[in-house]
Amino acid sequence: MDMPDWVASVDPCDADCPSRDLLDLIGDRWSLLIMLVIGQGFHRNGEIRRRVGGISQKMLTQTLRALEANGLVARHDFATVPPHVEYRLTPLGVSLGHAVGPMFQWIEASYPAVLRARAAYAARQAQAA
Amino acid sequence: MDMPDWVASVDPCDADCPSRDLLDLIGDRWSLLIMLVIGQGFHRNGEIRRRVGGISQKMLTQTLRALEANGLVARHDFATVPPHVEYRLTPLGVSLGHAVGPMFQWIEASYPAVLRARAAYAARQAQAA
DNA sequence: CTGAATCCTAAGGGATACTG
DNA sequence: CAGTATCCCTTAGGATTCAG
Repeated sequence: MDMPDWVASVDPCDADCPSRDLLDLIGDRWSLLIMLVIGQGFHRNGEIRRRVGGISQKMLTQTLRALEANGLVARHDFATVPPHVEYRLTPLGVSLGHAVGPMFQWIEASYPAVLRARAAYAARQAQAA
Repeated sequence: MDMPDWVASVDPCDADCPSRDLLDLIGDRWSLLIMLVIGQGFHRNGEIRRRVGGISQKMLTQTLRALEANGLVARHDFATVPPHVEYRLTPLGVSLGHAVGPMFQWIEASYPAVLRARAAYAARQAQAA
């Protein structure tokens, strides 16, 4: 079926495979969206929260901490009052941004096909019933 | 920070954005791993379950159904007894495989850097305490 | 062999209120 | 403004059992 070469190098048998580890990090509901928004130029807590519709303050802080702990985002606390904190992508974070580009392009390009597949599947289910 | 172009086209404000929808689908713990294993040439329920370490039968079936419903995997039931069912990637699924290739390459290439960042973060935390 | 059904717990994650 | 802490409910998801 003409699969890409990279499939050979990943071993999902191994629960400690880097794929599992990092997929758990960036494959959650918020991480990539937050990195995206930071990459779009929104660097402050409130800005990010308003840009990422529906996220709670709790999840925002929690996810930012995880991204920071993994070296994808850098936190700059200006130690002023009132508080001023800025988040920036690290070079590592930017490199991830580039790596997931094709995936986002696929999403945009393939969304209609997915919707069609869903409709077809639903129709098949209805017919079977 | 030299972000890729695609960041401009995604709007996380919108909870109905295709990114949210499809990230929920492929951004879970199992979907990509299962597609990967199928792409590696393991097509049957039992094969896949053994290759994807730690997955339960329930999650395997559930995830395969979701992938099928979204047109990424095709299910072929040979209607024999004992049952023989094969899962294959659809062309759409293969195209997704190519789209996530760079991400997997990034994971492999950047894992050491992430581990270093984690250690540095932990050290900083310890010092602060 | 494939996989549906049930049960049950552990984690995800929202709402709210409070602090520096 | 940024962030913590608490409460509480919902979901994810594993273990197990049953069926075709």
